[in-house]
Amino acid sequence: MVSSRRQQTRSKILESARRLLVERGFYGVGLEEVARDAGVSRQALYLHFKSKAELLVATAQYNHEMVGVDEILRPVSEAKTALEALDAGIAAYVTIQPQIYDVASVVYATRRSDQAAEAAWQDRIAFRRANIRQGMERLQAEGILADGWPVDEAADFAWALLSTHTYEYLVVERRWPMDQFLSRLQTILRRILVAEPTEV
Amino acid sequence: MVSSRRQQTRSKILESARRLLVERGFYGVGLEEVARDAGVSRQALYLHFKSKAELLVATAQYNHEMVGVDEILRPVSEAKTALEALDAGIAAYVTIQPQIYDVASVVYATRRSDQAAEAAWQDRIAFRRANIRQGMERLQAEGILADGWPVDEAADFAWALLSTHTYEYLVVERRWPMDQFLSRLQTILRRILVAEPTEV
DNA sequence: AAGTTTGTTTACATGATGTCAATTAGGGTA
DNA sequence: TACCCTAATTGACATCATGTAAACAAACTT
Repeated sequence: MVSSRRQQTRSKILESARRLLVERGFYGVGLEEVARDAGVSRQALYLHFKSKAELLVATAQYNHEMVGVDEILRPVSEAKTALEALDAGIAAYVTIQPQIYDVASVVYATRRSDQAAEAAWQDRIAFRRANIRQGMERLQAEGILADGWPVDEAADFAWALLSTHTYEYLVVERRWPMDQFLSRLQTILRRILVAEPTEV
Repeated sequence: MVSSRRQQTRSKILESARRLLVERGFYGVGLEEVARDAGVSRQALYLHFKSKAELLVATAQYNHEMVGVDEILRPVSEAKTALEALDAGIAAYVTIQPQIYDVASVVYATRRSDQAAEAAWQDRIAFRRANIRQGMERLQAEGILADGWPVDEAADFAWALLSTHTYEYLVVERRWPMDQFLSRLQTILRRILVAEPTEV
């Protein structure tokens, strides 16, 4: 197997980085400590990552892969109706968020002072918004997008609501149980963005 | 006037700190530069603030005072009905947010790696939530809080929606005009948290 | 067994925060 | 004016983290 040793070291570093960065934030932990935790020398980090910021970005990427975001999103594209897709999308969001929140929030906090982190963050939110916009387009295609909501505005709002920070505020800070968080989001988004069924 | 010279220096420092911290973030600017910008020596900063983090927190406090948050909130407490108070509260949020966003987001980004920043942030969100909770209590007192929303949950949701990050996502990132931002928030919160007028 | 990749060790340059001591400048008061 | 106290400056220093470099050792490949 080509360069398996290298890959192993890389993974060890990423695991340690994830743990420590999450615990104490980007500026709360030094590379010395990450290296010690991973059982390698500090200089070995530079054989794998150009800088501390690159390590953070790689950590986020690694975490993303471990979580299997694409898998979790599959039910959304397989949904039969726009409404099912909306609910599935919200469910996927609620599933993913707890697993990526820690690392994502470190990337977010670092983005103002670091270009690589900013780029990674923009990638992530663009990806999320594209998915959500698809959902809104589908609502419109089936004629059940609420009146007065252009697709783009609807996507913006849903995207702002289904954000890392909504999760932070309600679940992390206010301790909402996950099932409550899920059902509230589903009813709220339906009520705002889905047209009332026409009276017969 | 007692210690007017000291106060002047302090203000100069805070002005420079605000500008530079906002431009480049907490870790993007050094005290050397803040001092140079303020026209004082780096050591003078330590005569006024215990550490760089304390300087940041003081800057946020200073900004808060300059904006006059209490003034802006007055119409809320003077509103005649719960519904008026809700709209006034949202309007106040929309007025305040652009003026504090820059500094607030730096405090937010710094909180993970700094205790003082974390405390300042917690103060701010607790203050905001207390205000919003009052609004929800008032809705309930007038019997128009939507069914299925306990006061605390309603406050949580409104508080998460009326956050620094909603402003960031929709206005800063997605470029919503302020009037659109305001009216959307008002209709959304009414639709979710205010009971439908009973049919006669 | 030889050669290449990967990682270690040691050292160093740089830049930032934070502390100290000695000295100077400003403003108010006798 | 002379004096005093506070505020600010100057220069030096300790510490710590990032990032670079070169020489050497270990581990895989072929």
